Amino acid sequence: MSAASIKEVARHAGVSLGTVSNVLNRPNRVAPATRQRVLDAIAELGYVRNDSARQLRAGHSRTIAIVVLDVANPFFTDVVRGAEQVVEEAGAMLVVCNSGEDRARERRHLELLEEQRVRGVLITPVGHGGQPDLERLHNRGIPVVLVDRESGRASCCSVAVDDVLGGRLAMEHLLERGHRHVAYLGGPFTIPQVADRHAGAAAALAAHGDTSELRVAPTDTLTVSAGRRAAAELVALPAAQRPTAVFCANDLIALGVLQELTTRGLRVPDDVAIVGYDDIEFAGAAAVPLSSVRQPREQLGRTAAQLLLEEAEAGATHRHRHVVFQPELVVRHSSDQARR
Amino acid sequence: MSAASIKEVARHAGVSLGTVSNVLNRPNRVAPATRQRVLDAIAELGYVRNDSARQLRAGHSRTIAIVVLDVANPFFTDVVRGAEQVVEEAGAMLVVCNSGEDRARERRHLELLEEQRVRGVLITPVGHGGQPDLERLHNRGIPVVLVDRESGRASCCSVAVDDVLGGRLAMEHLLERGHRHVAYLGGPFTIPQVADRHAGAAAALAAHGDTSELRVAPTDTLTVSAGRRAAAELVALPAAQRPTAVFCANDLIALGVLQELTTRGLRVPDDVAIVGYDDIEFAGAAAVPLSSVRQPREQLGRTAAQLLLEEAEAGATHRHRHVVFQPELVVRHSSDQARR
DNA sequence: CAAGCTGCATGAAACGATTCAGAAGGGGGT
DNA sequence: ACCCCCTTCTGAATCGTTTCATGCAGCTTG
Repeated sequence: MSAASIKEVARHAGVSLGTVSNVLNRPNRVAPATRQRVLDAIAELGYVRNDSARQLRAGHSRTIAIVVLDVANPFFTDVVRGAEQVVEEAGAMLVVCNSGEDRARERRHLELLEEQRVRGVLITPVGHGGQPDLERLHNRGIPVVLVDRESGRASCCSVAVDDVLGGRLAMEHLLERGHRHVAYLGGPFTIPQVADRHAGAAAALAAHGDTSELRVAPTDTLTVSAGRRAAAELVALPAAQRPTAVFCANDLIALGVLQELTTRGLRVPDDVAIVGYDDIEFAGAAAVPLSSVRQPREQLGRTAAQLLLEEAEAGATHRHRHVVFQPELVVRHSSDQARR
Repeated sequence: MSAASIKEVARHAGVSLGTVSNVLNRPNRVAPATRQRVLDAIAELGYVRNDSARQLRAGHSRTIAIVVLDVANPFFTDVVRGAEQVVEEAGAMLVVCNSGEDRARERRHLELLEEQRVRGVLITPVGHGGQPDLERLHNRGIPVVLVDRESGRASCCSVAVDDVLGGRLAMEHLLERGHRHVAYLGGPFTIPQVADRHAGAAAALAAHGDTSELRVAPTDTLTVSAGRRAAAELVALPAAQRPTAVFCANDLIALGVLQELTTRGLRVPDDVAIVGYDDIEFAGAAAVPLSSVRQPREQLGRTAAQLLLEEAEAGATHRHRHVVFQPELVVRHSSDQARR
């Protein structure tokens, strides 16, 4: 029952405080016989280090936090798994926080993390990431790595995927298949990915030297149900105005669209082609296997964690880095048919 | 840069340590004018509470941990979201740890959490949950709530879903549709859910008073790819021996099975019917919308968190409770056809 | 044999917040 | 004028660890 402290261990083993601490932290400084005596006492009392005290002394914890936009989104769960690998290898602990794309919750989390003096923060910020919150952390000496955001010249490392390129790849593919009337589904546009993927698609269309239009159907979140709602609106359009293909800002939206279109009697890809984004595990398992833009999700997490640990080690000598990965288009049945 | 302490705030505001602490913790004990002066000093210095110190004094943290078998499994992400709601309402913080169904990792996490003196632990333990690790936590005075496990008479609360019933519902449904040759896919059987769902299915079959056999095809994990592999083996069987329906221990397996069967040219539900378990969001969006046994996932998380907070408040006066939810069968196209 | 090492062990001094007994000052009641 | 109470503020003690200057043997070495 309850908390045996280092002091009681010391008394039990007949040594001083410092010696117990040494057994714990630099065992080779302690004579084998003494060490054993202390270890026995520890076992007997069921002593467990008090991390608060240790942290208090050290000035910071051995915890690293990752703040994601949505814990239930497979994209982020994979990023988390990647980060986890690296963090645990380093003997630290990863805590996962969920901002739910809500700025207030994000701020609340960051405040708590700051109070806990976490060793560093991996974050996909709500919005652009130019937040003063992040600046504050940095000023406090807490390294921050932006995940899936480019930090520009900002005061932290970043790991991102070239979303403009991803949008371009998707659009070029659709153009090649003969689609001229394409809709872009996703939102909110305050999320840089949503905006970048759109920009890439728009650029591809422009480069194609065509007067065709990229219809934009903004959604309020990146979820399956948002996709269903957006698709319902498309179906309601007169057939002549209805796009022949949709490019979705992520796979959840795309799955929602697929579901709704099918329910409403439209065939994919015959009536409407679909390209998603993220290539989550379920994309290939969907009603119609989904074309999608694949991102190296776990690697994103791993790299982010590595950069963070590096910065935490290096301290002032650290130079910020910006890693950008290339996405890759995976064509499946949902868009694999020439138009007309 | 760096850490203004409460002492510096005090000096800056021309008051004593204790007063600053009072402003932080019992503002109404402090005269308005003084309070304002302190708040100004706090703002000016950018002071942020040091939680380690606070914890050290308090003896425990305000953090609650949830240890799940797989962060990427939609079942758990929903449980996490439920727990999150409750925990955040209580002003605490939820940290998510991933055991990955690995006992060693689970133990490592629990050790770290114990060192951190977390306020409580929600856990879906690897295996049955009779672990000495959990016993230890409990002895230390750290409340533990089992999630999706029944604790028997054990020394903690638990929140579970009646998996035997779930298995029974699924099997009765298949029998009703005329299936006599059914396979159960899932594993490892060391996971109680896997065993319970099987037990329920087997019981239903026995009750049906039939000599038919419940073929068991064990898998090593509960993932999409394990489902694909298991399905590949079924397909390899001579047609006469091949089951006409499969009941899967979870939806990920079911999706894998669906994918593989379709790829190999078998039609669902015509050639083989499928029933999954969990009713994850993607179940309805699958190639053939998946019948599945639905569990109240978020509510599981919410209830677990509530029980935990209750126990943390109540202390010794607390009486352990065991909540069991009822699952519900959702019939979709993948099994909605009478046999023959 | 003195001087200098080396290897071990010691215990006081932080770290930063909370708490609590008590001091100081200001009314109000008698 | 006196006493008591109440509000407001004070500062020392405490939580459990790590670290560091110091002490103390027992050796080697010249």
